[in-house]
Amino acid sequence: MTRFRAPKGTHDVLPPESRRWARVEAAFTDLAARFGYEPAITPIFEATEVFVRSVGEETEVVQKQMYTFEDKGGRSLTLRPEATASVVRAAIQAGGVSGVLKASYWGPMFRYERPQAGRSRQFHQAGVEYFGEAAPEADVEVIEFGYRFLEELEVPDVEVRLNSLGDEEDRKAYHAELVAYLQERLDLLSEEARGRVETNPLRVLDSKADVDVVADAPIPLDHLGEEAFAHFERVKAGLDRVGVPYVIDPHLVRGLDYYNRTVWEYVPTGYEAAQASVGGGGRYDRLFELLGGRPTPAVGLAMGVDRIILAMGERDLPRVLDLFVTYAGPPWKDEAVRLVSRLRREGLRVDIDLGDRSLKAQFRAADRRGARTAVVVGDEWHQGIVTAKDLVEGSQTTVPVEEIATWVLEH
RNA sequence: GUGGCCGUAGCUCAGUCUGGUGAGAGCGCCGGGUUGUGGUCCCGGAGGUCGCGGGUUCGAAUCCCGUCGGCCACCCCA
Repeated sequence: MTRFRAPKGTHDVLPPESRRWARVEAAFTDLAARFGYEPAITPIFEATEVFVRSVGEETEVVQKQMYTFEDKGGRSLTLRPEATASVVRAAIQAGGVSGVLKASYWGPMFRYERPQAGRSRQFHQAGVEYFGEAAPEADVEVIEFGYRFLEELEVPDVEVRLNSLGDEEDRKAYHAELVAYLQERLDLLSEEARGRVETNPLRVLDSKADVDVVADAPIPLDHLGEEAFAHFERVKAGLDRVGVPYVIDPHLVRGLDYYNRTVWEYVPTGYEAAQASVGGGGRYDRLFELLGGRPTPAVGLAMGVDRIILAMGERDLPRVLDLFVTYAGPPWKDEAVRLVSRLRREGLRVDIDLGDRSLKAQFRAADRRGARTAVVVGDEWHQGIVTAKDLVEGSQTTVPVEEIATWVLEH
């Protein structure tokens, strides 16, 4: 085997496979701009405390999945397991949010765990954060954003699962009731769930091993305060209004402690895998305070890029070149290179095989490199024309040299 | 962190149980058929420390021990 490999739980993405990633990133960047989100660029590591305080001391992420290290100044730093904490920290550091701030991000996240399908130690998330808006329509907008993103990428059979956790005051009463329910049935619970009854009882709700016990457990939805209830009603109505279908999942709680009220996930139902969820989000009105900022309402989501690409399946790779220029033998190479340079300056995506290979080999390369069309620079050049071929249709014609760009754009 | 499966050509794998005839197939790659044409077809070619270390044996891809790595599931999450 090769001497050096990518570290456990990390993956390389090389051309042409990376075309899938480029497509997802382009779709995200475009959609975020259309929704009014602008990029936020934050460090890939933070003071460990930022994540402990925001994500939650008792969460799996903080308990066992953090890439924590000490730098040469003795500071405890952690590679970000998610980006929301960083963006909130950055907003607070910049003086807090006055009015509204809508930010998007794209980049690698890190969690130390045993890798498997759809789970890596380094994975990529694309997300948006909507700061400073308490209106339920903001939740609706963010949920719709994720839904349209998956729609645009044609991820099949996506289900939006929706729930509300209520506000902090609602949760106190609810917690007591839930803990009481669980403690009566301690012997029926799995070992993991048993441990969580004291530390993080909400997490028991989505435990796969305890579906039977949990089926009749009290749920947050039945304990919403007046305001949280009204908020949730308006979120649902808003989703109906913009045409985003959803199902209520009363056991959906999500793994990060900072959420309140609305939480949701995107799950491709046709895709058989344990790590099915391709994205999720929620409202986190308390997070700014948790990190020492002024109270600021906020809602956001994170989409898992790696999982989206998995769920998209083995569809044909997109074509990425407008034109491939071939030349009929070395005497025509200089003319062909000059043509390529000109067309690139005119804005076309153009490439060429520089190895003096046979035309057959050049056309093979054109196809493999993802070109839509090809032209041959050869004897016809003397008449001011080139042979032009549509590689998708297979049709061929001749085109005056000065009209190549026009012809390419028509195909 | 717990459990299961697996490391042989760039990729997917056969061969391992029952050790021994010159390490194979498909796909991919390169070339030719078509000295100016891809994606289909036909022909040819290149490419391998059988993960690594040790042991058993006249002889190890094959048996034993160790080690590293990959995949999958649990937990949890993107």
